[in-house]
Amino acid sequence: MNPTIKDIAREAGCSIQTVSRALNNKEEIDPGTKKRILEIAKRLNYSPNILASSLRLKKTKTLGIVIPDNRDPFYAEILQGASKKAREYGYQIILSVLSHRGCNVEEELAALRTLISQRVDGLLLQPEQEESLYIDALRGCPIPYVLYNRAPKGLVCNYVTHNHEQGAFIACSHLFESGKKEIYYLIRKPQTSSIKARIKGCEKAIEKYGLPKNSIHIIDCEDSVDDAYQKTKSLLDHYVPQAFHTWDDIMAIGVVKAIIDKGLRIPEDVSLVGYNDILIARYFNPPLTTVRQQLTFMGETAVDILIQKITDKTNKRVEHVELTLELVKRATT
Amino acid sequence: MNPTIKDIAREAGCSIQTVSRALNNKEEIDPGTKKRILEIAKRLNYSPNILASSLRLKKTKTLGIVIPDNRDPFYAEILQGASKKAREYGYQIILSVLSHRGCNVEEELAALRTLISQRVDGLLLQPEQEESLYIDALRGCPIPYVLYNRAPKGLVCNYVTHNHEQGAFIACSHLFESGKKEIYYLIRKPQTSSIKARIKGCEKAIEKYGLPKNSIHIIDCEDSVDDAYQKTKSLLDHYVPQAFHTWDDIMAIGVVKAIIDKGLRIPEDVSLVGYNDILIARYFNPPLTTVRQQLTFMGETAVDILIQKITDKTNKRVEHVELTLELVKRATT
DNA sequence: CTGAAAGCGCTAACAA
DNA sequence: TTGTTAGCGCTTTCAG
Repeated sequence: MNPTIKDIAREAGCSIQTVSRALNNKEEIDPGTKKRILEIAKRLNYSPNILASSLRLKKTKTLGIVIPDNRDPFYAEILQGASKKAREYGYQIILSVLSHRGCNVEEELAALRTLISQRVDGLLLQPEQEESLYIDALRGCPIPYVLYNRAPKGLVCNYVTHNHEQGAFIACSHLFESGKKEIYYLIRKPQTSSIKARIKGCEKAIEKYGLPKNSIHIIDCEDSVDDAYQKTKSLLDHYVPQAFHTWDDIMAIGVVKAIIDKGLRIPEDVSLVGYNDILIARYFNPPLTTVRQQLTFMGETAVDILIQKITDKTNKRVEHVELTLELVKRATT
Repeated sequence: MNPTIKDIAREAGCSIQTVSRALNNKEEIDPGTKKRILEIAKRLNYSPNILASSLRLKKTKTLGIVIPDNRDPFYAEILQGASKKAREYGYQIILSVLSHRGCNVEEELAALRTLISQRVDGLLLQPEQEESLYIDALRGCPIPYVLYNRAPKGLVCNYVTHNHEQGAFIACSHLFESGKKEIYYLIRKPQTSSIKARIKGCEKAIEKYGLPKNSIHIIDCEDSVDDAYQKTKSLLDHYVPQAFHTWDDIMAIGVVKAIIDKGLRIPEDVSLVGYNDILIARYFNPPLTTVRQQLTFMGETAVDILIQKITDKTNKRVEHVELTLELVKRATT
């Protein structure tokens, strides 16, 4: 069994309190006894039981984060940023990976409840379900939390996002500016606020360039390279559009493959704008023109805000950070 | 403040023990009181304090996992598999992301110590440092652990790996069989056991095909797409080899870009075999010929073994699982 | 500078 | 079926 401060105390012939003081670098202790105690602790291979101290201290130095899928570079990069930052602050990460994108509310609520039961000091979340059941749970959430990527309407809370409307707007504008008259946009049917915002951005671009309403065709597509590939392939079988835009770079990669398989050239025959600028986007062949989101930085920023909320409970101000977007022009347009 | 079972007990006019029984679905309780208690718990928005029960039960239903980099799809996929499996078993994941590949021993030891202090029930590790200091720590590790991807020599423990020697062997053999006489192999200088094993596999292939010792040229390269790109670029400036092989697919992507930038064709001018078969390998352009490792499955298997060790403490047998590899021939050879 | 006592929230063992 | 007691390992008063 793991030794406890009690064991050390017995060994050192002092009280557990003295041991606690030595272990925690408190001032009020004789340097000699402190040294002796630390030596004993080392010899016994003592490992402090954080559970016990957390219970007592009512804080765990732990952050909970929920993501839907770590195989998607989008979330993997966010998690990377969050973990690094957490470590800098001396916090541990408890990770909850959902079964899939847009999973059912029950699963998401369960993940939230478990994290709260673990008494994490703060939460990093992106609501998969923006319906009231989950949002209500958030309203009653007893610990600080920061939302990343999306901000559901009607929930006053801290969040760090990119402007999805603007992102889709600059993507479409870029295509329209280079003379394209139509865009096929691979995206899931509007459910989340972020998807709706993107669609709105498209509409604004249409308006700005004075094009007909149906210049952008939505193709309902899952967030996966496979589905993007299949959907594009089917489309190309009977029609070759001037340009594609996709929800993310992963889907863009599927689109590229379908285009190339068809023997078409990019961007000569078809143009394409992706989204996110994931790490491989610039190394892809052809290098992807895409809208850059600051993914790792989003994770870092979310943790910054969260730690601030945790350490300064008095500050009730709500933090909204909107990170900047930019179009990165490469070889697919 | 969060309500406790004491609060519920007061409200329900019973003892905390009865509350505990109701909350934990114990048999010995009157259905009526149980129902009443659960209603009160719900009304008070009660959330059980897992810290307290963990302290008492001496188990946390928590697994610690250490990875060097979540932006690398290799680790991201392993983590995905591990998280999913952990959730199936009802375990939470505490994640520790190191500052970088092959980080210093102190940092790695610190991550280990913290996880042990958190009293995780088990650990999933891949030793970055295979030197004695860290290995010694593992020897004295008071909780079950499973190593993934690498198995340091001289440490008797559970692990799940692929056969690196065989992997490099089949990659090189494939290239030699298709008539290549030389391979430029981008890989870090031999440090870890896995790197050494790969090199050995190369040598065996050389032997098998009766080629000169220097048929494989090692190019010292970091595990990054950037460095692979730079190193290949420099090489191509004065020499175009017949074939490349890389430590992983990420590096292969860098190599492809350098080759294409140079105006060379794959595989007509240069062949290439990657390693891992990460998700985008098949969608890359050209689709990568690569050695498939079962990454997600490796994470899942590691958790399977770990849970088994945790639940059946009597079983002292050491588990070694070696997952199967296969060459996936696509368009770069 | 050091020690004794109380208690964080929970569950197991025993008693009623 | 329910309640009482003890204790998991630690830190925070409060005394000495």
